[in-house]
Amino acid sequence: MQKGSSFGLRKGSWTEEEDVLLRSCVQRYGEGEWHRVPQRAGLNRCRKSCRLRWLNYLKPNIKRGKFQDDEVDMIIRLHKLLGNRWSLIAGRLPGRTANDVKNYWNTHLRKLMTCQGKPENEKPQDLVKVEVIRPRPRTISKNFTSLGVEAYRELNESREPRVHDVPPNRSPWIDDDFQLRSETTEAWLDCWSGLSFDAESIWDWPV
DNA sequence: AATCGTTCCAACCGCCGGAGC
DNA sequence: AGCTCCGGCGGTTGGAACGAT
Repeated sequence: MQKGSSFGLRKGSWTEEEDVLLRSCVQRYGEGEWHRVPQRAGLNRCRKSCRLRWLNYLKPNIKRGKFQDDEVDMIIRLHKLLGNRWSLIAGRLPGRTANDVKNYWNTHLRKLMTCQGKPENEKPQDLVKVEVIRPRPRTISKNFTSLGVEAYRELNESREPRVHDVPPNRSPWIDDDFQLRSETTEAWLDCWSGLSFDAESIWDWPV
């Protein structure tokens, strides 16, 4: 996939030598400060290219190969819940990157999901605009790294999350599935207890 | 063996939000 | 308030690999 370069920056597939340079740079300086990485590593690549290569390919513990059945099941469930929030979905699949999940969905699952039980003349599901509830991160200090549901509850002692906090008609999942489960706080928490929270996934429900 | 169509996936692009000034 | 920089994200592209004819 060799492409042309703009402003002298290399594009296209990474070579073994570039991978070595990038890997040793990250090992030495750590992740982050991507704008400095090309200079530090001696790479003629843009910061974004370096970051992407590291996150999607070079980072340790990245799992390659076919998705297992339980992983596929998790993707389907989380996509129903979160929509195309690939980074959040990938966060629940150890070793998988957002790019992996997105590619897998686009090549394997999208057709599957859009064809299931749909009449010929009906608009494919993925073309229907669905409003997905998106996380609205709180302002969290940099020292704040992770939270469990209990911690989240503690932070909000004066205001436990309630099913009623979910605005009506926000998403088909909320309407068709979630609100049918139960009207209790316990059910709300049960639903989320399977998903351990991190700072990124804490949000305020719009009221 | 050659050609064509399809699938896979690495990488690019444009956009957005937060932080800092 | 407005601007710039940066990190991060989702959508899309296009070349390689593979299978069918």
